[in-house]
Amino acid sequence: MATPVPRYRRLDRDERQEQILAVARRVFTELPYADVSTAAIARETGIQRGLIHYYFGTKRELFLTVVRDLMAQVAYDAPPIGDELSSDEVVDLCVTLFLDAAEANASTWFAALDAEGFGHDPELVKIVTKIRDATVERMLAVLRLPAPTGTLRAVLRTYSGLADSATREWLQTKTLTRTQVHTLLARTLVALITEIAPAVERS
Amino acid sequence: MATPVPRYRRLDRDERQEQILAVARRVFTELPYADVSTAAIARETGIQRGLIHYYFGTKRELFLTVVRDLMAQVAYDAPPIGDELSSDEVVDLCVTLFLDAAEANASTWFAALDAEGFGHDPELVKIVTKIRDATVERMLAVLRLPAPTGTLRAVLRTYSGLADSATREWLQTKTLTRTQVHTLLARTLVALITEIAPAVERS
DNA sequence: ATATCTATTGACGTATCGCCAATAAACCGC
DNA sequence: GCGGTTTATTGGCGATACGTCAATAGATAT
Repeated sequence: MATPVPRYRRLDRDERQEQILAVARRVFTELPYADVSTAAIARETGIQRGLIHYYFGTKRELFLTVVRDLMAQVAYDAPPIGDELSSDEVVDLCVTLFLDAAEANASTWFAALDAEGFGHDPELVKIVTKIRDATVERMLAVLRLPAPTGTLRAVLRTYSGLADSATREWLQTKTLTRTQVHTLLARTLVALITEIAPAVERS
Repeated sequence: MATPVPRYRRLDRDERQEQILAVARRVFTELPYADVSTAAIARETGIQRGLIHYYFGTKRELFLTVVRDLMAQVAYDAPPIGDELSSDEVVDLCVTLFLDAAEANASTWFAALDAEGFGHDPELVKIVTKIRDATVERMLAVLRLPAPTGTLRAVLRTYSGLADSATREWLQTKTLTRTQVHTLLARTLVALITEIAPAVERS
């Protein structure tokens, strides 16, 4: 008797999940959420559509998992906190690390920010906010400010908005060079911390 | 013979279109794009779904029409260019007008920015970019700068990003007051124009 | 009244998502 | 090796939403 040919390979959870996630990561960064069908992901993975729901529940949860993973990776590429540096050097380092991270993960970062219903989906907002806060905290740690207040944190979060749009000018519309964006972000950060944030605090 | 009761009122194009747009404006600002069905819009307007496609083609085109209209309205609420003001006063005025506009049209503005596939949809990007550029041009006009370069324009566009996220901190997460946001935006704008933009220019 | 125009309906085809019962691949005890 | 158990995987069903189009019927002019 010939050994019956298996109709499909049976993998264990982790392996299959990672396989699906690999495809999803790529596809979700290439196309907007609505233009990605679970059928397409299944096809490219070489499985049936139902399996995606078996592992991830809904399409949206799959997407959120992708975003979470990518964000975690961004956070993982954490800057080594340099010691014995002048204040300006620290700021420069900060900006350099940020721009490196942005360049490396641009497509995914923008994919998350551009995701459908961004401001409406609490879960998505939570994820991005978490990363933003983590970035802010790291900046605070590096900058060694005496007593960071809630207001300062808020101001630095708005700085993230500036950084995002500056990154877009650099990587998407290409109207600014990396050097220019660096200058912009570094100088603005200094101005924010030394002068503007205190002024906001007093308002 | 009794006069036959009309099964529907027949309106002319403009009237019906405006009627549909009125409903769409409201619904699209309340829910994310994907959660709005043309069926719901039709129901609330009191018409059949097909009519929406008859007038606007697709759901996305309807949405774009809504965004375009709202953006045009924002541009229409243009600040009267105040004359004979000190530089600081002009900046203050600028920020005040911006915050007024933001407060009035916050939900719609965010609806556009949070729209599905923002960075992927060229048409949507075009609309928002157009408004941003218009805002920048108006700032330039008000500020009466000698020779605005492309770089300066790019820097001011990134400032729009800062303004957006600052507005979110004020209106959405409520971690900053209007006064604080005002201080933040005014001071940053001054710093950008007088110091940072020239430095970026030299980079 | 009758004819013409076009706003409006209503139904059809297609795509996609979420769910779930049936299936079968792999593993375990014997 | 062999039957039993586990659970990864399939495949199909139902619901919902969008886009299209021929048929219908208000309104207006002749």
